[in-house]
Amino acid sequence: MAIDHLDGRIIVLLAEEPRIGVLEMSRRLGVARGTVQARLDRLQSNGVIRGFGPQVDPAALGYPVTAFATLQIRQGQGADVRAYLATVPEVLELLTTTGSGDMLCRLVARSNADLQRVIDRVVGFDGIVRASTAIVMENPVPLRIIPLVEQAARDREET
Amino acid sequence: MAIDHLDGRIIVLLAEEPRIGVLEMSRRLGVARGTVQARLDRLQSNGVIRGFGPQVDPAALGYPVTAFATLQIRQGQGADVRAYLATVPEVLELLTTTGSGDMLCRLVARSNADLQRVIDRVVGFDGIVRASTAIVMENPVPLRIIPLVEQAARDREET
DNA sequence: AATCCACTGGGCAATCTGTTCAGTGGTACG
DNA sequence: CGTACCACTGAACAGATTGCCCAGTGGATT
Repeated sequence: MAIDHLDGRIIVLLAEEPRIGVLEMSRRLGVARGTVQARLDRLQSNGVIRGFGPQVDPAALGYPVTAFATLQIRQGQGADVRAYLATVPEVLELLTTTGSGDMLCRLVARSNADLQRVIDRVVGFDGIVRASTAIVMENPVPLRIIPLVEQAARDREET
Repeated sequence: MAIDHLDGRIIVLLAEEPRIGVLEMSRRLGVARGTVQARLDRLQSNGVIRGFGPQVDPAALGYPVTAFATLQIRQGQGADVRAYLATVPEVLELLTTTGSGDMLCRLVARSNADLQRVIDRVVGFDGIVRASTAIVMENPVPLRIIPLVEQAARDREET
């Protein structure tokens, strides 16, 4: 569950140069190939590394507008709302949060005008009582994990 | 910028089996290896595929608690707040949204108790006027992109 | 009709992968 | 103190994949 410094370096290396192979990694890290391979296998079966899926940019796909919608769900309708929103391609993420039947929903759209269509489609569903939307303007810190990985590796070292 | 059906299938295939190689992909898709290679190069230089970084699970790293903090920033302090929050490892993402000096901040913590420490560290910064936090309980739709890719590919076909 | 472009199918050398093996050092435990 | 376990090293092997090049084909553009 906890990762050590070598694990951390493997993840960072992988993040910087995803195309890198196990052999090249072992060379850069100064350890045997088998070691890197074993660490990688362990990290993956641990669930620390979920996978290496392609990171697709919605903007490049023609969806440059991102928004967050806070939804208030009618009592007992949670499951229905979830199932429905899962079918909407523009819903990139859905989370339930503290608060009375609240959900947070990450959306994308082709334009500000198109966002209206998406929102209508989302909040038009029966079971959603109220919704408030905030459009994302800038993304000063894009979704990242490396600093946390380094922190986790550091914690392990200091034990 | 727009992707066609083959591009879509490449991305989906890559998402399902990230370890797959270009050769195996060409076999599955029934096209020449060179074609897949060319498409992949194009998708990457287009920016549609940003990369293949490892997807790390914060929970497996020992940070099972996720929260969103809505921050209200004092006029003119935006840049300072961004720079500061970028230095906090537990801040996984930071976005500026519509609303007077509002930011949305994705956080993780080791526990609910630890979340207090993280929040203090985040909102303790001068320049943040007010903050409200929502703890994530469930994640019915984890961050995804495939449905949107399929939608984009479909749009292209129907032209 | 000429040109451009994407795709095909083939071939090549160089490289990497998956796997196995024996040997070494550190550590936990009886 | 001895044994067992574990992680790491360094090496080897066949098989597969990669990056790269080429000529030929078919469709679309000009």
